Amino acid sequence: MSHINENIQLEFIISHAKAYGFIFPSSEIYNGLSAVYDYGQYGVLLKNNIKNFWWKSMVQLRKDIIGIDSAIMMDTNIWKASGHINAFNDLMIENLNTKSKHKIDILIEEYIENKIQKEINNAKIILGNSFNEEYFIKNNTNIIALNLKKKKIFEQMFKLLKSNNIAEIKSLLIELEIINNNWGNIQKCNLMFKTKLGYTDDKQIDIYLRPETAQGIFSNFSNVQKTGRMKIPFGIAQIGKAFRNEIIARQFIFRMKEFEQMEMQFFIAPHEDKKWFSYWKNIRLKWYLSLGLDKYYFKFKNHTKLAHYANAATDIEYKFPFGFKELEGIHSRTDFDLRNHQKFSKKKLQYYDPYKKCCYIPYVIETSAGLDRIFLSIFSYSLKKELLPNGNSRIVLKLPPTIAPIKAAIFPLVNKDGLPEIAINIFNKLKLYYNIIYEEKESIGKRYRRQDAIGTPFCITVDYESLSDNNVTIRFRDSMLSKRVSIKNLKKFLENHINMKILLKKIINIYNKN
RNA sequence: GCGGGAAUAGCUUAAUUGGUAUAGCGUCAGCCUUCCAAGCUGAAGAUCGCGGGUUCGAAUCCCGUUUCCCGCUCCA
Repeated sequence: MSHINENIQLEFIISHAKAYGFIFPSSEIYNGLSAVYDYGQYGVLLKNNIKNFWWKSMVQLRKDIIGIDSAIMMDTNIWKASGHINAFNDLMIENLNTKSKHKIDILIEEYIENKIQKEINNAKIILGNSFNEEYFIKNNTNIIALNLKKKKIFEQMFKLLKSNNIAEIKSLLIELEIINNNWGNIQKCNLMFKTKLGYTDDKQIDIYLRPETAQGIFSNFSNVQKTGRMKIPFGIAQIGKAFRNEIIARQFIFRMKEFEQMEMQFFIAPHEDKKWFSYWKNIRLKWYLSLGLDKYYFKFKNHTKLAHYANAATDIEYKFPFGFKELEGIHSRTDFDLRNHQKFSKKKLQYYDPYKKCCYIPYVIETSAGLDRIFLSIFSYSLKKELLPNGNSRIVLKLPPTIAPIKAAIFPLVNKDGLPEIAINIFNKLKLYYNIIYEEKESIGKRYRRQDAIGTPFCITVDYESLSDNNVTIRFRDSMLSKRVSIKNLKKFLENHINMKILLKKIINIYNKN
């Protein structure tokens, strides 16, 4: 057996996902909604299995992590505290030469950063080995002045924004030589989806659909810590939908406007962030590999430009058909979120540490995975075109058996002579434990191939010998070989091959070794 | 957002450069079938992405638009 093409194209993945009921474009009968997709009958099963595996790994197996499910709608102040709403976040401007669009606040940050970096580079050359960067940044008068200047610029901009003087902001940027006349007008855009709360017009207030699930965890920190009697270090996990008005959505379900995150915020003592950051980096990569995926398809990518909340960040990337792209982010968020929520809500979000005998705002290490992206990675990894010894080819979805949507299919070899009755009997017994299907239509070969295409790891066939010896044939999806097993041992056979506890045991091993 | 390409049945696709649409696979019903998309009979399924224009006549030409793919770009 050989692979016809190692690099399966995205278009083929999309058409297979549609043809076999995994993923459909949203609102397709109305021409489709851009960057929104629906999960079909097999897609939802696969997705739920991935979710389930994550939840059991992160919550069920760990006494130091508990799970919650917070609401999608939250008080707007949460997004002020988190930094998602700030006055300049939504302002964009286009460089007419390069046709690229830029966020105003980032342009200013970069402008100041570049100047600071120049000072640092100069000092390095002059001072040589005796140069201490941390000390220099804190005490150099030029750098202090630059930081002051930045503060002033933002203050000025804020004033202009308040008086709705957006055109003046552009003049200010030109004056500072951040941009020149070859830039377009400043435009407002919304990266968060807005909706209205209140059912009469006069009582309506704007709220946002959450752009990340994390804030539901931070805002519940105190409740969960106290009622769960959790001691630091501990984590809060959550799976849920998030919404972003992506400027450009591309690559199938990789970047969607409505997507699902699986994330865990791990609360730790201040300055233990380095240790826990590398711990979770390590654990999370091994979680992917435990599914049996080749490590050649994964890599870490360290962020050089950090988000406003992080002091260290790494992505776990997967080699998609369109290149290495982020699956999961591991971020060291410091106490940024809790500190800001304490400030905005005026509620204490501190933790009394009984061992250290002091109060502090915990630091946070975040692991934030994109469920749809993991789905796509596993789906594209598993989809193969194979050339068979007889010259034919087959399309087979070699999913890890434990997360396959259908675990086994039961067939009578022929549709007569009492064979269907035995097969239905087996089906009725096994369906209590696993998601399986019964099928009697078409030839046996066609039924095997249909199961190959949706990733069913085992097909169980009742034949004439079964009538006398009570054995059936189990046909393996990946090797296409078969094996005789007695009917009464089927449940045990499946348990040994497709029960999720096989994976969970691996995860326990990983936890014990780290 | 820019540039390039595409859109015909569930999937893959044909239509001699203007004459209301082809097939394979799949699906459904029946027959037949002793292990890898077998065979026979029959059936359903396409206002050719959508809107407009040119024309006696448009899947085909023109304009607009939507969606998708590729490359840039962007991405707390």
